[in-house]
Amino acid sequence: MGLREAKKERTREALVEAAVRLFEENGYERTTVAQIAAAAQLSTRTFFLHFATKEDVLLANSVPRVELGVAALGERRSGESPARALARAIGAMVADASAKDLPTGLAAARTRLVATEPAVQARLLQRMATAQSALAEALRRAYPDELDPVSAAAVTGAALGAVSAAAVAALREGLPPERVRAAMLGAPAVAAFHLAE
Amino acid sequence: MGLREAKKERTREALVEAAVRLFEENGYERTTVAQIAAAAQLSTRTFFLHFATKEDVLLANSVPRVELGVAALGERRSGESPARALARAIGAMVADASAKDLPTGLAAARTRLVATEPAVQARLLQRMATAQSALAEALRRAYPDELDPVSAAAVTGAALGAVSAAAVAALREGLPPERVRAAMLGAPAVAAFHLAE
DNA sequence: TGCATTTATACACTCAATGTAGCGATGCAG
DNA sequence: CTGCATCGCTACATTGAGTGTATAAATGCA
Repeated sequence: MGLREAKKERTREALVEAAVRLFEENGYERTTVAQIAAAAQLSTRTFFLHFATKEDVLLANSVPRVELGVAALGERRSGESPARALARAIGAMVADASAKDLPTGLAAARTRLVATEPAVQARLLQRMATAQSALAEALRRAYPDELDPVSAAAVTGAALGAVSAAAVAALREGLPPERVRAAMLGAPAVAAFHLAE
Repeated sequence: MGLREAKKERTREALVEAAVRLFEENGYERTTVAQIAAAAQLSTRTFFLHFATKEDVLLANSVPRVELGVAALGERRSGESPARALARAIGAMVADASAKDLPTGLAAARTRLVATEPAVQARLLQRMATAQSALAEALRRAYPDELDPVSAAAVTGAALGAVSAAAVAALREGLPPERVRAAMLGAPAVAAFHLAE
């Protein structure tokens, strides 16, 4: 990585750090992009050079995470069912989130703000929708004979829908992080059991 | 309904009509709220008295539709499985959408704009998320012994996730409206089949 | 008829987001 | 090492969504 990229990465991190700190201190709505930029000693324009929207500063690592899931689906194992392949992909993404976002405190801030700030919630849901499309496409490519596009979308949508709904419910119940993760990973099976008549 | 409510309803409809027309003519982004209000001979401020956001003008009927689904879950029938109850609720909501939105052209405009305009998509997803929570809660109330909150959320999330993902995929495939509806109604069963290992 | 409530308006304002032009540092080819 | 192109950043101006406040007018009701 050249000097240029390294500097760019540092300013990006500075913006994330300043944003999370200010959101904690003053609340999301009461923090302006101008304040975030100023706290990172940068111009407002620079903020939007790194993030398309104010919400995106909280969802920085989502793109590579989806690619992780797509890659997992690409490595289909012999005799593996679509359900197991999806479970592997979901497991990889959840593990990545736990590993990378938890230490920085980004995960905590995001979890709290997604629950309270409609704008953040909307943006996350949008990201998840595009991720879901990418995963469905990858699943169909991995099982070209068993799945048509609509079926692949249905299965993927069901699995991810179960996972995210379970996460929200578990968090609302006040369960500790490891119980939340367990609920997420077990959700597709629970859903399949109940959905099968 | 008093004269007051009737008038309010008429201005609301005038705003929706003007918005849909202008979106068709000039595109979503290139249409401002001020233009919509002017076309309906109203002030900009009045627009936001009826709709919280610019996107909401396209999602006007979503709240009563969700209540329809919640009501359907409330009328649990003896011996009916959660899956069947959910299917009934989803069927009711889809039928309502077909009956009420198709004639006005609202459905067509919304479908097109959800596919192309990120802001509209984000807002719709957010609405669906809150709807999903309400439905999960209703399902849990209908099956207090069989389902805990997390399981109810997982099943509901899976069912609705399957339905909406199937809808998106079917539309992307260019299927005609009745095929899209069929794909939506069949999606939970397809997903359950593939998810069950 | 008089009073309270509700709907819509006018005006002023904040802030997210974009367009454009320019400056300085970095990377790279000769 | 030098000249040139590219890149990250800034300054400035602008658009447009969304909000707060005060107010007029219409409606419902006593």
